Amino acid sequence: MNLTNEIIKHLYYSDCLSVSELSVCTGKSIPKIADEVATLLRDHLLIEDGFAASTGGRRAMRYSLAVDRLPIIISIAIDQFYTAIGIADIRNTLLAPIHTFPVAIYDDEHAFATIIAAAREAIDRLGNPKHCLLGLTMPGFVDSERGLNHSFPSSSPFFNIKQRVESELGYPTAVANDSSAIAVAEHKFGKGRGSQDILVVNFNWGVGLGMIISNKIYKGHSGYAGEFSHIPLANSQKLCSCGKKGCLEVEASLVSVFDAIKAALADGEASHLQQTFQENGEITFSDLLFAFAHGDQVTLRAVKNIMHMLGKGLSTLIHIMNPERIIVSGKGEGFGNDLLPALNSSIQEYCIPRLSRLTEISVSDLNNVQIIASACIAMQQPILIYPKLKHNKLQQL
Amino acid sequence: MNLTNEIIKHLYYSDCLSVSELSVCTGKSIPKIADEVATLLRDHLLIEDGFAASTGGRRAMRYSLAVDRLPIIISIAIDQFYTAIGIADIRNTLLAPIHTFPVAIYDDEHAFATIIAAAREAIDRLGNPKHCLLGLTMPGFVDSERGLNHSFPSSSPFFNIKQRVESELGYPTAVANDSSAIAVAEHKFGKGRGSQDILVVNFNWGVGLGMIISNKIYKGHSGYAGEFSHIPLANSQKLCSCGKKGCLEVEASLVSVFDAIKAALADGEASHLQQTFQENGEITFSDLLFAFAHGDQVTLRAVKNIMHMLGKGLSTLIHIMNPERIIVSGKGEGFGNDLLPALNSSIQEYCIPRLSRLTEISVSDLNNVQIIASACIAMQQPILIYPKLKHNKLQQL
DNA sequence: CTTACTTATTAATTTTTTTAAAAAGTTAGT
DNA sequence: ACTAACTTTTTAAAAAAATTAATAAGTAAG
Repeated sequence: MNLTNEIIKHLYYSDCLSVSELSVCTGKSIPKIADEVATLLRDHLLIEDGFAASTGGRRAMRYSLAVDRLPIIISIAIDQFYTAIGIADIRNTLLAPIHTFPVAIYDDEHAFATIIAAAREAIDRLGNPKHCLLGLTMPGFVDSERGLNHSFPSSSPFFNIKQRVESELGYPTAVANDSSAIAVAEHKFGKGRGSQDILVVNFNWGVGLGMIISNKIYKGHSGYAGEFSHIPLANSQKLCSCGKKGCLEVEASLVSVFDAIKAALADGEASHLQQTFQENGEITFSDLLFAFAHGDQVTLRAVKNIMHMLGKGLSTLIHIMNPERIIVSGKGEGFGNDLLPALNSSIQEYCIPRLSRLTEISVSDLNNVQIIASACIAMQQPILIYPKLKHNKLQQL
Repeated sequence: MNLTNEIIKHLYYSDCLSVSELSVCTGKSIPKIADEVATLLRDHLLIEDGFAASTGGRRAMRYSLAVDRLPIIISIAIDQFYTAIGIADIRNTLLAPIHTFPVAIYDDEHAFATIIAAAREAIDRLGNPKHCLLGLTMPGFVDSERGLNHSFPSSSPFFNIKQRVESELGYPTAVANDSSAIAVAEHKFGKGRGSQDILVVNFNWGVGLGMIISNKIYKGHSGYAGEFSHIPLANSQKLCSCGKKGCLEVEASLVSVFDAIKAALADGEASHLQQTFQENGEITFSDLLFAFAHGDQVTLRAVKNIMHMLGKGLSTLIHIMNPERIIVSGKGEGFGNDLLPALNSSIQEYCIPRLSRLTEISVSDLNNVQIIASACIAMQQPILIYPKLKHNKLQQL
């Protein structure tokens, strides 16, 4: 990665920075950064953004990215049941509302076509911008280096996903696993900002785990680290898709919340959702959030039980990793801080107090995390492909 | 850390290296290394150690450390019940047999005095060498930076351990937690050589865990990472010292092996150890190893049960960390590869096969690991305090 | 409004790396 | 056995980057 791109990347994550701040976060010397910034300024890729707040000495000039000279970021966020598409400029301003639509991704070719069609439509509506970067995140064992998703057979369009998307849409594309990407998003834009070691739980239809260790994503030796959802924990008899019993996933995911509620409704328990279910034949995620926010007993109980199991899982993580912070993110973030009491009491039960005291548990405050996550992934690519000409080389021309 | 010390350190771990190998492992350029090596050679701190094996081109000169010009390493390895003292030169040749003696380290002042006396005697016998480095490893929450062991009250000599040892013995001292240090030893000298991400289980009176992530020890945000022994796992009713039930430590340590055997003997079960116990009133660790090696049924069963529990713990680690390798080390290493069948079958039971296939489980082949570990810790200090004079500066004199 | 103190920016020097060239060895074919 | 092609280490020269020092720009207290 060249310095130019590195500077742009840091400014993307931090909005605006001074030369000396850039020097610290790139690890390069001040003269080097000053030189590079001057070049970028001359090329109108950076703009001066006023002086920094006073710190007792000469005030530093702050620089930020020139929106109209830098690429547009296209984010595609895929989960088991829904896909969302977002388009934003380099300063994270959405250029159109996020478009979310249902797609079940085991439905291969059709699912892929639907997603591509939706993306193309969104891009068309913006007048087919030329200079774009695309980031795509989805569940499964994703090899970001090669752009493959090994959870799909090689016949599936989702297998060689990077190449397929690039050939369909024509923009440089980076792909990553949803939970890993969400960890990056929380680390750069969410509650994990400034922490070196954080764990991010992707509380979604399943439960994923993304780990940031020493400021970088930890993937383990073969890329499977964070297979948190299948650690042996519960004494339950429910069978997991992996073939074992007692996996965290069957006890602590959004799917299990829905299962618990549906079972209660079938038992005829009183609930706001009883009517919703009869009227619409189904319960959506927003129905669930509404019921939770309005104190529906069945919903509260289901969520509380799930948080108890999740807390047991987090206790194990705390013992092993001693993280600075654990962030509950993903779709389940929508429940907000009301998740914390049940979670903390469970951690209190399963964790040595000396350790649990040292890890802060929080719920994400990022809406549409996976869209932000996809944008972060898009930005992992080279932003400017043609390296800027240096001062003296230019003068020769 | 200056380059001179860095080169010496790499040679300590690798015995002998060529300039280009040193360039790779220090991350410095070849001219820089060549220059530095020339200086060290001139000062007789390095010696030419013949040509490297042919690789198809010009053969490289290999360099190794000059034993008599470099410090002697004093290792002090403390565990709950025993302490061992080893003294070796910079090429890891023992200068005297390792002296092991029983000390219970909760017995503060007396225990400390015993250890210091033994160390002083060993040093005396070698004629009080002037240039020494001392490394000390022990259980507890050790802050290596400050040289403190927070598991002891501030009144204990083991609390401000670095300072106390330095003032008693007069040699620069580094201290570390036993399990962390053993992980380093396995990474540098044991089966973890060449791997980037390894987990090392310190199978001792308790069970500890040391983690090497991206070639460096991972301690977590506040230094407590690897508190593996208290993760909630077993359904047993035995109470752990931490106040909880079902901790790994009460089910998977050497202490628990002894407990199981003693219970069986009390029940009158037939065993080689029955006689040993009646004759000596106790069973030593070597009795245990002997019985195990000779197929004593009671011993085999006890060890097998413990390995089953340890395997369950390792399964959790594999899911979360996806390590390249897990090494069972510590005193329990003495059982050798016979530990593996029970361990692997347990991992098979609790782990997703896709994951367990990717992690190799092995038993350490390092005898007296903790002595080697202490030496590694000793070497984390600056080896040469007075920086070598550079070529040109010297010529000015 | 001056003095003491911070901090950013610029300039000069030193260090380090990169690149290129030379030297030393190995292998295989005639 | 000897030469040609190829590898790899070592040395030398050029380029890049980091340190260090100097300067400019700002703040705060008396």
